[in-house]
Amino acid sequence: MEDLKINVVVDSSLCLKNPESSELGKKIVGKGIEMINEMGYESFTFKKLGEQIGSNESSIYRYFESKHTLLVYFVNWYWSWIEYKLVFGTMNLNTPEEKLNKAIQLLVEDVKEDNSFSYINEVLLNKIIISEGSKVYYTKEIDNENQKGYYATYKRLVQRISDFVLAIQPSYPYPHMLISTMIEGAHYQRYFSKHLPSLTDTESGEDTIVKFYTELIQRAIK
Amino acid sequence: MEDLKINVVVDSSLCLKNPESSELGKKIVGKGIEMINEMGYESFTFKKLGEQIGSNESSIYRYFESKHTLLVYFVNWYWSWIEYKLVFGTMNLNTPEEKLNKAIQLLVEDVKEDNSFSYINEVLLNKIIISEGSKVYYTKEIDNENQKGYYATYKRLVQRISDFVLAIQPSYPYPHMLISTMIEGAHYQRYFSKHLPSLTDTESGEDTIVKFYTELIQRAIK
DNA sequence: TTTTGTTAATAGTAATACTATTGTATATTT
DNA sequence: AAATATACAATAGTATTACTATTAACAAAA
Repeated sequence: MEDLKINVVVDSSLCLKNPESSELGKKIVGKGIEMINEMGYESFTFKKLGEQIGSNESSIYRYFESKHTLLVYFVNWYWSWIEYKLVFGTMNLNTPEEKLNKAIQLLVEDVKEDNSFSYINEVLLNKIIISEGSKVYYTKEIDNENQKGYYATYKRLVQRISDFVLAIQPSYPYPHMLISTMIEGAHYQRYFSKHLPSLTDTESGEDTIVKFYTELIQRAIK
Repeated sequence: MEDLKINVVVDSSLCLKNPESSELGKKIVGKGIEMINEMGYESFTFKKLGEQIGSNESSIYRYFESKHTLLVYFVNWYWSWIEYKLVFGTMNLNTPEEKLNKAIQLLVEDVKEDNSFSYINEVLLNKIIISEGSKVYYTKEIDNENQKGYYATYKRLVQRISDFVLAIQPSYPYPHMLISTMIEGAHYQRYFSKHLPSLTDTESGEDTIVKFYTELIQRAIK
């Protein structure tokens, strides 16, 4: 807990000006999530966003230096939020087995409720992470951006859950690969189940993806 | 075997004109692979490619209707090539266990040799699939493109390997999820090991990724 | 009142993905 | 062999994109 900031705080180096500090900033973030979700990252432009929030394209550049860093901001906000839920959701659990199961649940299941934050729709944000999230690190600038700390939140989250794995089975040699396989896998399995269902074995009515990864991980570390 | 075309053949609907039918076409494909590998998909343009092959930008549009479909063509070529190697590599193996292990090896290991095809560098193509491959289906046009058969080769390959899993363990309920988790996972684990190593447990000198997925799958279907 | 600093809007630019049209070489037909 | 048809590539565009340089508005401080 001591190294977790209270509430969702995104590193200030990810934006030129904190969008929480003004009404315009909150509109950029809130409407940006809506629009990327509707039209996809490629079709989304700052010009269209400007029109929607009754502001000018260039005003948005005062907050985010590019369309790409806006997406990076969203991804970091999301992982901070998940980390927050993970820490508070596992602190009162006693065994590492319970903590790991809680973590799997939290990271693999679909986000269905939008609460907590006024101007951010967590349900839509989750959809963006699933459909557009990987575009954040599949870039030629990956090494530069990694050095700037763009992926720090994600790496910290993977470490936290890997620690649960190691608490259960200290001799398991691939905890990070197992957890990053689960997190990334959960996202595209959910995407496949909607668009390329023959790559999955999902059935309606129950969350097969959660069952699949829970079983996979349990067997892997046995 | 009977439903596999001899050699690597890509569905003709993926290009306006078969690039194998002319010298210019082969240059587009060959140099295109080199350039996307060097500069990344986003920075790559048909104009730059035209300059490199001593031709004009618009001539390339005679072969491929967009930058995106060129990438789709590459991905399908790659999966056709892998399918070819899979079928010939497993046909003389006797047990489904051997066939599955061969498939894991083939799909997870890094491609290191460039042979077989004169104008296509398979080593570079494998790197493109790892770093840019997912951009092919993370598009808003996914459902249209799926209907057009853009992902048919990939789906067929996943089915083939799922059949090995089912031959070993007919009651295993998630064969497609297991195999697509492996194929996609292998790609970004390799990407992570190079750019975000703290998300992996790779060591130099041995192929940890192959070991990880071999063990993971064996334990999953036991 | 004047200065200073912080904010957003105007009006751009260079580059991108893509296309309409024209030119040219080759093949086919008469 | 001449006329016609076809296949192909090159020229010269256009609309849109991501991004920026500059100006304007406005409040707080001196």
